[in-house]
Amino acid sequence: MEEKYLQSVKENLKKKGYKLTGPRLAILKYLLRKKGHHSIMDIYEKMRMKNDRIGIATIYRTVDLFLELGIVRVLTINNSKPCFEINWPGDHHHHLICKGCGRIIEFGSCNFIQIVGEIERVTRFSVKEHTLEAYGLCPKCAQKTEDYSTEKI
Amino acid sequence: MEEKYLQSVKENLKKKGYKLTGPRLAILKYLLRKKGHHSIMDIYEKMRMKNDRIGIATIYRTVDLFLELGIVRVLTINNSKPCFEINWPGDHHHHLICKGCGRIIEFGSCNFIQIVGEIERVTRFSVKEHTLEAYGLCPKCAQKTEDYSTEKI
DNA sequence: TATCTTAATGATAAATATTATCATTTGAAT
DNA sequence: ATTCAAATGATAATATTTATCATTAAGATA
Ligand SMILES: [Zn+2]
Ligand SMILES: [Zn+2]
Ligand SMILES: [Zn+2]
Ligand SMILES: [Zn+2]
Repeated sequence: MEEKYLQSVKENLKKKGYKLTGPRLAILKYLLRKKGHHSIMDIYEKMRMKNDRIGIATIYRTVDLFLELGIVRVLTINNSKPCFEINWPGDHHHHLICKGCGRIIEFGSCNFIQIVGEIERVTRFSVKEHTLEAYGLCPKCAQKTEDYSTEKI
Repeated sequence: MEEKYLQSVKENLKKKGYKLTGPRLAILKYLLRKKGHHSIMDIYEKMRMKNDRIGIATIYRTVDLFLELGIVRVLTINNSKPCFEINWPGDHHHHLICKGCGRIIEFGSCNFIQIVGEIERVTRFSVKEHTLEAYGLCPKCAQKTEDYSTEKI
């Protein structure tokens, strides 16, 4: 699975005239291995700890390139630093973020496609992609909030 | 309408123990007047041009406060600087962004509510809010793309 | 395989963006 | 009017992002 995907990325790079360099491959493998959502600094520091000493500028450049090629996608939670994740082909998912503890979980159910037609008809745009993030409270944090609200003061 | 909203914001601030200061009121009125989506720098520079000379730190602090109080909400398009807009009560809308020219239009149709129940049941989260952004091509940019694709080379 | 060409990299300088500090101002309670 | 704490503005300190450029290395060529 990952091997096949790696191969497709290599072809993707080549087709567009980009080189398959050590740093690019290393960053790609890092993202494939770790799953999840990673900021620039995450990638830079974690890889450095594993003695993959790639310059910070190259991390920026590579992530930008991967974004452009659709290899990764970006997730910006509220007002904080953008995080990046592998854009697996066919894996359409969204994020549910706990406003209490910041935990992120993913969900696959998405009914946006049902209204795309109407939006295209009304706006005359052609719609290609979408992002959807939901915010709320995880069970633990919901419990805490409840505790406070019933607390005698 | 705006007068009433201003009043409710004032009460909101007071209730939480914040002061209704000149800069806060000026920034709020600016956002109410201009509509649309504004970066920190937009707000700072445009207000300054109108001789509302508020320090940049106060812009940051005030926008953060407004976010916390739900007076504004943030919109982060792709990988760029966050923009802020008034969070009118009852105005639930999303954004459609042209990947060609960057134009943003808003749409009100949203069917997310139909699947909230299922998400809550499956994830055990309680869901409060959500953001949804769609990306595509406006009619003009779609036309251009088509031109290129049929161009003889 | 050795050579060549040029894109890519890494170090770091430069530019931007954000946050912290603190003397002064100001909102609002008394 | 006086008081007091919160808020502001100027700006210093950090943090983040981009630009520069000498060096490296991927991939083409022979
Ligand atoms: Zn994800
Ligand atoms: Zn979706
Ligand atoms: Zn909007
Ligand atoms: Zn919605």
